[in-house]
Amino acid sequence: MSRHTGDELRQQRLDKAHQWRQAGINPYSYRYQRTHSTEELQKQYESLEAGAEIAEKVRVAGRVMARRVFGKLAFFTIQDEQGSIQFYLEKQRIQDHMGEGAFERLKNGTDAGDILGAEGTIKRTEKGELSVYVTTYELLTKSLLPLPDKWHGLTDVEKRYRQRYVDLIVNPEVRDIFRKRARLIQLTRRYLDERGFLEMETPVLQPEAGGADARPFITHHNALEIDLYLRIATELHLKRLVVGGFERVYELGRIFRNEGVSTRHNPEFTSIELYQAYADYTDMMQLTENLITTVTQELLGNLHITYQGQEINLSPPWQRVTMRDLVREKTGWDFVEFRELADLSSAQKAAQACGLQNAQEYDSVGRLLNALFEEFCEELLVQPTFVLDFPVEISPLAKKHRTQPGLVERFELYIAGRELANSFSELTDPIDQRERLEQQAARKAAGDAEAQGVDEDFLTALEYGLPPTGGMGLGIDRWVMLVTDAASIREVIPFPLLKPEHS
RNA sequence: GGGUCGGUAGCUCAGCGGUAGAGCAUUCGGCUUUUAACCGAUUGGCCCUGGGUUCGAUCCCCAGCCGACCCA
Repeated sequence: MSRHTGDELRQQRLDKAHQWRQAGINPYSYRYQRTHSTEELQKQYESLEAGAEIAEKVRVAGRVMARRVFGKLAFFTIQDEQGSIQFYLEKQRIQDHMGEGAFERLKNGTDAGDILGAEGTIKRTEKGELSVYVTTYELLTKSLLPLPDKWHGLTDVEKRYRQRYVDLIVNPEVRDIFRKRARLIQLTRRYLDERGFLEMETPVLQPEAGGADARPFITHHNALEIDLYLRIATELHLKRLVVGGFERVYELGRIFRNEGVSTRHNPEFTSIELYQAYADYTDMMQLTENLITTVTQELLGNLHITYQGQEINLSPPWQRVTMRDLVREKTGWDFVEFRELADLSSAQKAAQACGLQNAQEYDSVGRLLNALFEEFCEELLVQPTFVLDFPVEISPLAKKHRTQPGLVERFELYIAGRELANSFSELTDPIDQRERLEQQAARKAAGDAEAQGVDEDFLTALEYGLPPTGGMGLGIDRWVMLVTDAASIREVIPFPLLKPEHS
C-alpha cells in the first residue's frame, strides 16, 4: 500500500471508528447471535413474491459488500460465508427502534468492508430483492482498508496470492475452490476409514530424507545440534508401520521438496500415501480407480469433467497400458528388443533417431525407456490411463516384475497429461532393497542431488519381515486442480510460496 | 536457469520525451425502492528500484527487484 492515498482512506475510517466510540458504541463487538445464514433465508423465502413481507424476526450478520444510500433510505448488500442478502434500512423504522441518530450513524459511519449484524423482518422489495427489513443493527467490526473495485474485483494475480484474504472476500469462486478442496480431503479420508485404513502421522523432521527422488529442505535442531531434513515422502515410515503389524495405513499430509516453482509445483504440497498388506499393484489399481471415481462422483455429482478445455471422462474402467507398449507405439523403440540385445549404445542411437535429445547421457536401457516415455507419451495421456511396469533403475523401492526382467511392478496414473498417482508392489526383500539403495547412494555420491541415501533402520525393519504390500501415493493438489479446472497449483493452495516482495 | 510480457491513484486500466489521466471507491451536497443506483462537485500519484542518455525521462537505454506465461 502506498503511504499517501491509502493512509488517507484509512484515516477517514479510523475517524469513523472514533465517532462510534464517542457515541458509546464499540466498533469491535464481541458476538452476534444469528438466527439464519443468508443462504438459509434465500432458500426459505425463494418463492416469496415481490412486495411481500413476512413478520418473522430474523438476525443476520456479514460483510457489507455494497452500499446504496439515499436521504432517508439505504440498501446494503451483506455477504456471509455462503451467500448474500440485502439489508433494507429505513430511517423511520430504525429511528423507531433505536432512537435519534442511529440512521445517520449508519449512513455516515459505515463503509463497504465493515461487518454488520441486523435484526428485522423479511421483505422482498418491489424490485424483487429479498431483504432483511431492519429494525435494529449493530456494527460488529469496523474495516479500515478499502475493498477492491466492486465491479472489476481483484484480478492482479500477485496481490491475490499475497493477500488471499482480500481475494476470498471479493471472489466467490475462490471460496468455492477451497470448499471443494476441503470436501475432497474429507471424502478421501472417509473412503479409506470406511475400508479399514488407519490414518497415521509419521515424522516431518528426519535425519535422512528418503522414499522419493527429490532434494530436501535442510533445517537445524539446536538442542540436539544436528541438521534435519523435511520429509520428501511418507513411504519409508508407513512401511515400517506395516512391518509392525498395521495392515492398512495411510497418511494425508504435507510433503516438502526443494525444487523449482511452476504452475504444477509448489515446494510444499499435500499427498496421500497408503499401504495395504497382502496386496500388490493390481489391487492398488482397483483401489485408486475406485477411490478417485467415488470421491469425484460425490464431489461433483459427475464423472465427466472439463479441464482447461479438454473433455475428460473418469468413468471406469480406465485404460491400462505398459510403458513399453506406449513407447513402442509412439516411437517404434522397443525396450524388450534392446534389453535382450544388451547393447546400450545401439539403444541410445535408436532413441536419438526417435528424436530424444542427449540420448547418450542415459546410462541404461531402462532410463532410456523412461526418457522416451516422458518426452513423447506423457502429455498425450489426457484420459485416465494407468501406465504399467517401469524400469527397475528408476524404481528403487518397487518389487521386480514377476515375469518381465528389467522392470518392476509399478504404475503411474496419468490424467490430463499429468502424473496423478504412483504405486508399486512394494519391495519386501531386504537384500534386494539394500542393493538398490546402495546403487542410489552411489549416484548420490557421484553428484545426483535427487538420489536417495541408505536408510539402515528401514532396511532393519524389512529384515524383520514386511508382508507382501501394495502402496500408492496420490497428489492431492493436482487432483483438486483437476476437479476445479485450475490452471495453476497456486490456485488450489491458499497461501502459495512467493518471494518476499522486497528482498 | 533461458525467453516473452507486465509493474502508473485504494481497485481496474489508459497514456508515452514537455504541468500525470479515466471509471469505480473516498469526501461534500441532493434524493424513501436501489442492486455497477443516479445527479452535481471534490480529493487522491517516490508513474517498482538504481544508474545512464537528454535542455528535460513515467516514457528511451542498462542493471536489479517482484509477478504472469512459455521452455528446460
